[in-house]
Amino acid sequence: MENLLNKRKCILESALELINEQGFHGSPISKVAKNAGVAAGSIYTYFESKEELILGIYEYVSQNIKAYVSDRDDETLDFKSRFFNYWKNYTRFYELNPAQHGFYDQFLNSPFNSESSQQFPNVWHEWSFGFFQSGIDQGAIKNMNPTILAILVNSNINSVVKIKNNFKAKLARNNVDLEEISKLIWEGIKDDKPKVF
Amino acid sequence: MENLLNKRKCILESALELINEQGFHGSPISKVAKNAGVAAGSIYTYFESKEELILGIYEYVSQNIKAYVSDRDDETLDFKSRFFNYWKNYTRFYELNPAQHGFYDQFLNSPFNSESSQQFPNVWHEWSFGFFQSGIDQGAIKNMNPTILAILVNSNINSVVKIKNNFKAKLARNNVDLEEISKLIWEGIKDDKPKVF
Amino acid sequence: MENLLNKRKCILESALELINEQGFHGSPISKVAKNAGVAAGSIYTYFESKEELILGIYEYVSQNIKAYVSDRDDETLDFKSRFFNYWKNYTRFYELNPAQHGFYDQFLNSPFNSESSQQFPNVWHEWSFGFFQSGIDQGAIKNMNPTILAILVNSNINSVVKIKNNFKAKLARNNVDLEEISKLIWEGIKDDKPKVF
Amino acid sequence: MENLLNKRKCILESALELINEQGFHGSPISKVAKNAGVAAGSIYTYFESKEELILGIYEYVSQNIKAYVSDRDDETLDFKSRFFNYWKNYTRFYELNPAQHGFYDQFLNSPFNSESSQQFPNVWHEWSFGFFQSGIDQGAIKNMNPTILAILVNSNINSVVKIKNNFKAKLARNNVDLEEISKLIWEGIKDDKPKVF
DNA sequence: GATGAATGAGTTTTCATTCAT
DNA sequence: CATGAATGAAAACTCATTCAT
Repeated sequence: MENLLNKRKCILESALELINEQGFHGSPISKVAKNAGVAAGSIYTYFESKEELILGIYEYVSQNIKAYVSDRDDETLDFKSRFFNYWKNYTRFYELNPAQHGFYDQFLNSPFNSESSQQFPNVWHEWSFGFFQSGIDQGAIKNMNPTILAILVNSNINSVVKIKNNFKAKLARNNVDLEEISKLIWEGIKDDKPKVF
Repeated sequence: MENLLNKRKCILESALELINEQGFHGSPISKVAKNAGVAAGSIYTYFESKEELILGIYEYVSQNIKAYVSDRDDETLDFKSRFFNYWKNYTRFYELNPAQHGFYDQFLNSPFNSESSQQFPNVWHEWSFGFFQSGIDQGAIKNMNPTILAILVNSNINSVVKIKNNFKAKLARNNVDLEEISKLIWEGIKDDKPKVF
Repeated sequence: MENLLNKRKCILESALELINEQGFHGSPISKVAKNAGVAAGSIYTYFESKEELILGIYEYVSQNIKAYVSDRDDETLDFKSRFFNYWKNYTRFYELNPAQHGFYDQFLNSPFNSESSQQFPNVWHEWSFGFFQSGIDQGAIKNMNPTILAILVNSNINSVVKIKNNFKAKLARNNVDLEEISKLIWEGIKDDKPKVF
Repeated sequence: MENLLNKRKCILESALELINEQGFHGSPISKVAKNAGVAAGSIYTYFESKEELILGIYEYVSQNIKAYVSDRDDETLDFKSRFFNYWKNYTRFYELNPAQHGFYDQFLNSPFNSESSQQFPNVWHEWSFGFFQSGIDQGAIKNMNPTILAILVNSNINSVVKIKNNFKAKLARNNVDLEEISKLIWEGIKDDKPKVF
């Protein structure tokens, strides 16, 4: 039982790594198998097809992001603090797991996404939407569509991490500026309206 | 001469359309050729390989964006106005040319990008960097790395257009909120420091 | 002992059913196993290989046909009556056991037949040959090769049942005609020559 | 133009030969290609899939049988003579083209048949049905369903040729008996009823 | 004996690229 | 230059068979 779960995870990780480095094109089942240390046919014990494998990785990454960020969310704090924690932790997850970041980015803009995958609920998306909904409910942020809010915030986090990676050594000064992005976004979404009693 | 250019462009447009709809996977040379109304072999008169074709499309799209946005830039205006024009026109280009938007998005996150393509200068990137550099030079925006500025602004524009497309009919109110994003970003990057003489 | 025989028979029946419906191609060991409610590996306890399994089904079906027809043969009757009983009972067996009919038909024209299987004695063929031999010995039918006689009679029975199945509802009149076939064949093979004492 | 037709035919003949000898299982595309002297991929220029190839062979064989038998049919003769010509020529075709005979037999009892192929009109079946219909129309044979008649006659011809092939050397006497089969069938199907004026 | 995950050779099919016409 | 048939390497996937548990 343990072994089976491990082997499935082993294949997921192996494919994740390969796709991050080589793209979907450059990651045939044969390479994924070799990388995972199993026979090519064995992949089909755990995944019905290559597409199912890729959707499986998407689900796996989504769960990991959700676990990382939600575990570190403290609902007892005020929403502003929770927002900056969200930003910091999501950023950190990507920095600690560059392969998952790379995969996620490719996936979201690939034809694998938007076909079938969007029909299934995504734990991370749902958690993220709920997070922003609670901000709205508490009157901490403007009454916007939480889905839109989540997409905008998440795509900015994504961009920031990409920039950090590409410019890592070049400009120490940048990080300072990049940290500012979160504050900027916060200023944009926070609810300024005076509460009426 | 005219015909050759036309045929090359015809192949580019045909491939562009197909890749937007079907992705890189679903766009074999044979389909591109059929869609363009030429023989498969003829594509190799204009492009050395499929990879060259894809890089060619990237260059083509980059030129189109650059032409659209730079043609509508009025350097005599103050930078704030130019910034909002930039935002409006880049957004409009994507809305008018969804296939080019779709291709660009896929390309940027694919292994085609970041390998060889980033070595070559990209007219749009260069123009965009220069645009923000001039804002810095004029003291209108903060003294940040203009490359980073451009990436952040452009990825937000990209997100906003995607959201508009996906939520088109659903929420009339959203567009209002989405228009706010540009103001928000502007607030974040404009230079507030008092000028000292 | 009982269980072993039951399990072997269960696999045979399961494979029989599947091959009738899906053909040899569409009947991998894994499906046969699932259909029989055993593990794939267990099939190799009872059969050395897939080919042995198929030859085993052939033997099984042959025994069933032989048992059905021979049990209902009454050697005390005159040969003409026995012939029409043979025809009726073989026909009825196929009608009662369509999967066995379907398998048999496929098998006889497949490469599984004619390779190795024809070397082994087949109880049904032998009984059928003996049946016609006894007709010859009694002077009831012409002095032909009984093997040929058996093949001709059996292939006509096969055709008649197939036609019945395919045209079942369409033409009530046909059955009458089809019953005539047996009389026709009998007229052709009965020995008309006057017996000389 | 000529070459293309030739190559298609060459692939058909090559596959026909192989399937006759090795069955559908033992005839992978790679072998068919090697046998035909073309690359494996080239098969897919002429046939969409292996199934299409097999259906193509079926159509090819059907056309050949129809051409051979119909070319030798003389409609000016009385129907009895035409019937014996039909029998003789169909028999001869199978004897001259054993690979086509072998393929046809396998095909008819395979899952390839009865799925899709039966929906398409088959030139040979149609000609054969029409042949027996004309015998009925002329009052030469009983008023039966011509489809059933054709199936019965054709399956007897098939059996006879198979027997001839298998017992070729063994019994010279048999052929005499086998020739009798056609007479026997004729006796069974001819219309004995006195014509009433 | 029973199990079913693991294997890997073998199968069908695709597709970028070439080249004779 | 244009064509599109031909190529064959490589891809996804299947499945009979084995073997550790």
